[in-house]
Amino acid sequence: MTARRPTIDDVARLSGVARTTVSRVLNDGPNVRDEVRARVMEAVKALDYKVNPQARSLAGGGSRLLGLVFASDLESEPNSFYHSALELGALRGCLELGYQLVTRHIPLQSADREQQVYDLIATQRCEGLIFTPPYSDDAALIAEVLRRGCRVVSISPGGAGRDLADGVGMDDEAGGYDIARRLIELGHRRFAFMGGIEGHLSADRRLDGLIRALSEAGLGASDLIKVRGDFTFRSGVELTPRLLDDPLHPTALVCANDDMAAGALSVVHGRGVKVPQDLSVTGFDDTPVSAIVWPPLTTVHQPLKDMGRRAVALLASRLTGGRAEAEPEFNCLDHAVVERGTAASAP
Amino acid sequence: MTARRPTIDDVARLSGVARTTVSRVLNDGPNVRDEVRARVMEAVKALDYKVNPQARSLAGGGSRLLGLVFASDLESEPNSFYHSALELGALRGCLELGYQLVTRHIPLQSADREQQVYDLIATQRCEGLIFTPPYSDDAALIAEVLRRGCRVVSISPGGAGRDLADGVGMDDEAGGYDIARRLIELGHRRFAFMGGIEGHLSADRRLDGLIRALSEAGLGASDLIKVRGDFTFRSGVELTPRLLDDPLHPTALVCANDDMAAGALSVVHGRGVKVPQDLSVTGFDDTPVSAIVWPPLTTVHQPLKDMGRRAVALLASRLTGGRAEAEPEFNCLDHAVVERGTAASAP
DNA sequence: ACGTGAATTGGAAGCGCTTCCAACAAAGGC
DNA sequence: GCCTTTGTTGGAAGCGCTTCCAATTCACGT
Repeated sequence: MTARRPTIDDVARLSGVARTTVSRVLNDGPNVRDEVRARVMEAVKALDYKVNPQARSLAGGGSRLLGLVFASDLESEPNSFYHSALELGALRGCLELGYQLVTRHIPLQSADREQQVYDLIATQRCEGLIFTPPYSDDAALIAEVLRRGCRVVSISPGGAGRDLADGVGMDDEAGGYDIARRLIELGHRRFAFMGGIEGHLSADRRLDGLIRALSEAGLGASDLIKVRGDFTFRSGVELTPRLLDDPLHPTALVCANDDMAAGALSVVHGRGVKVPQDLSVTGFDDTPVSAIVWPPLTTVHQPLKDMGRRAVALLASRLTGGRAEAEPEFNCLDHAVVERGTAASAP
Repeated sequence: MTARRPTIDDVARLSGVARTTVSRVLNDGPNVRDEVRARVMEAVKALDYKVNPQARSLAGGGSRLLGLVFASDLESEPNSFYHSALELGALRGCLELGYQLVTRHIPLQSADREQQVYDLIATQRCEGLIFTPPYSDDAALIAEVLRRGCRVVSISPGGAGRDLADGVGMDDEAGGYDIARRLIELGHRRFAFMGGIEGHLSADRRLDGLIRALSEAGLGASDLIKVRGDFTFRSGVELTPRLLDDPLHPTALVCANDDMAAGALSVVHGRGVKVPQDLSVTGFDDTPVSAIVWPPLTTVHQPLKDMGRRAVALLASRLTGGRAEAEPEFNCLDHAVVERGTAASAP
């Protein structure tokens, strides 16, 4: 039983067409009769045929190289799970689809950051780039990259970038709404929100969702206090006292990511406030952080690995699939509230 | 400037040999005169030639599929950084070297866990397997996999597995020694150690290192208390009170991984003990956890991503390189004590 | 000097796929 | 009814590499 994997020729033989035609079907090429297309697909299914990405990329020409661009400074956070998860997903996608990946961390404060991006295209010959926030919100940058003939996918784009290129993300507004809704069900009426840096559009949308849920429950601006952090644990630590001491006395603290929620938790413990009895705290993203704080964090799951993989798939479909010139599309992935131990009935 | 990447034929032409010979040199094949080998290498360098992994794998035959085997139950810890980091490294390696990777989580308690491993070979046709602990300590399993013609690399192997197959890891004993040494320098004389599960060899070696450092400093068994956890945050939380209440009154708590240290930290805070003024706490691994606890954790960096990549490289060298039948070798990667905020002078 | 086997080198096929180009059929336009 | 256009299909080359096999060289033993 030398179960050799079926090749494109096996499919061609079984469906009675030429190899060329099978290739066309597989790549959503034009000029194939529906009847033939169906017959080929049937053979593909019958044989459980999978294209060999190595062979495809060898034959296909081009560099088959994609770039993943982060804004962070690798030195300062070499181990961020956000980055790892996205890269992990992107790598899996590349392996499946026969692409190579280069990951580049280009700090926002680099004077020549745009140039570094263009070098990825000119020198490294990337055929597609994946931008993470806040690069994914930089319409001018995206437009210029596209102008140079390089494809783009934006991760969690917030603004204008969304109309220029394909995007992948979750519905941040709905995520904010869902977690708020849950807290309202638990009887909470006084809220605090710890947001992200100015201009981080996707984090701002989580706040929009929170506000919508509040207003549906008959609550308004006077029932919510807001602060801005920078997504780090540290900023969570620094901002929490201000929230706790506010005359509003919130019973629920909604954070725009898990790291800040973890920071808040550590301050709260220090003050003897009981979580979740006295105060509910929620995170966002569902990174491993949520499992290693005490109590484990109730949060919103963001499918980072899937996002990375989808981003590669979108790039691939632009590059070889039938979507070469299609309208930009946004892939919205499912999120889910993950109930752990930091959200309970209002005191 | 159509800077096409150089191919093997360019190298062959420049060095005045046949393509076949270049291929031999590149793959550490036998039967090439040293003089020719040098000439080819020179051309490689001059052209900055890199083999095209896609082409190589197409031509090379075989499935070019590697498997990464974890013992964990994916359901229970879908987001562990330990797993992500190892997979990330392995994935990078595969992309560079033209291999495919399947990642499989096979819980230790599965009745048919061995069978699941063998299926990876028989059904999926993996040519090489990477075992993580504690599979990497299972000599019988490794021997059987090898017998079936599949290559093996062990991650952090502790015992007999080390002699059967190639291994990748760090010097755990030295890691334990280094962190203990640092604490001793800081004046600590009474220690607590929070270890891992019974039989996890690599974690036990960290304790060995600690003990060696103590004895060099003239300290002995009466200056150290030990407990065993299971590497989870939770177990850190549960075990810490016992350590704090011990009559020895340790001033330094050395943990066998970061998660348990994080658990310890949260208990310590709750009791009003100041870290690091009253108590020093150290972790192990340098996962992102170490940056999101307060104060940030002093720990030992374990190069997990590099380990994943090295594992793939070792497998590759067995599969196509000249090391087909070489003696098993252990790749020991560098570790480093990372000083953050949880270790200070003894009170 | 000649044969022999081992070491070294080159030629050529072919891995599984895409794509250029030619072939052919169907559909209109005059 | 013939020529062009458009749509659909197949033939064949070739991507960059490994590897089988044949050719050549080399070092000895006789």
